[in-house]
Amino acid sequence: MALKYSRQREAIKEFLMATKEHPTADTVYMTVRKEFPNISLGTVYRNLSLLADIGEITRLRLGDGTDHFDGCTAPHYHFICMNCGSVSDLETDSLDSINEIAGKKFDGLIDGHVTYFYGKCANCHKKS
Amino acid sequence: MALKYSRQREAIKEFLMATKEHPTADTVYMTVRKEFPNISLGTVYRNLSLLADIGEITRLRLGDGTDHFDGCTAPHYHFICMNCGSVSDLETDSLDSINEIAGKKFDGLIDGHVTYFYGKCANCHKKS
DNA sequence: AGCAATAACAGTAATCGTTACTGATTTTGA
DNA sequence: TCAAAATCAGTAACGATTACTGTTATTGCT
Repeated sequence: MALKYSRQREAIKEFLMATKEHPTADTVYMTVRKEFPNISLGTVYRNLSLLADIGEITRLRLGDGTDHFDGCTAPHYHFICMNCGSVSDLETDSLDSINEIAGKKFDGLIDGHVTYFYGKCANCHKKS
Repeated sequence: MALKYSRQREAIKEFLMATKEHPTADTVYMTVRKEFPNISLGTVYRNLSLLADIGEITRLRLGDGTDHFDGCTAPHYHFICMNCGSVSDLETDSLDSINEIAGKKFDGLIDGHVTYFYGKCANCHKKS
């Protein structure tokens, strides 16, 4: 099922690579719609899933009920502001050592972990 | 809006305290239905949310699209088997130190983190 | 360039987990 | 025992996502 080029997919990827935000499918839809006024929401969802599956973008499940997407695939951690809901990248040393800590008293095999941090972002923290 | 007793809520809580699994709302529904054959799924959802809000149970968002619930409210980490999907508790030293590691180059305020580990559970590991 | 095969599309209907609404039932404190 | 109010069962509605259908775009080949 050889992958074929599509400008819609290209536009979606471009947008994700360019932004520092971590938009939801709907936000991607709203944005790409400026260039492709009659792109379908289904197309956005299909391509986001496809791009995530082949590893060109990252799907973030932050537990807020809707998936977010990240154009950056290099491993890094995320921060969610409990005040304004913004998602930002964290520059952090690798935390892979926690896999071993967690595995000490565990009989199975730990391959990895999912972690995100929460609190108040710089902007919201300033205001209080 | 003083909280009133209800046997349905009691049954839901009992079940969650008794099990080591981390059931979804639907599983809770299926189980409690044995005792209350015409309990409503809405009642299950409402009480799970209520119990989680007052801190008598914990809501787990594991990124699999459906919430899981844990009758144990003591802080601990969870492990998800990528093979069979089971969720288990991990006995682990506190990992709160990662909050500081993550906060080093961050301007906001980090209150906490959400972490779960994944890999192969003991059962599935044995079989391979 | 022209063409057939097929991936990708737009549009829409369907699905799934969850929440909100409604009129009937329980619980509770007086 | 009784009335106020929380909770219920049942069902409709919701938002995010996926699946389906007939049309369009891309591709490799001649």
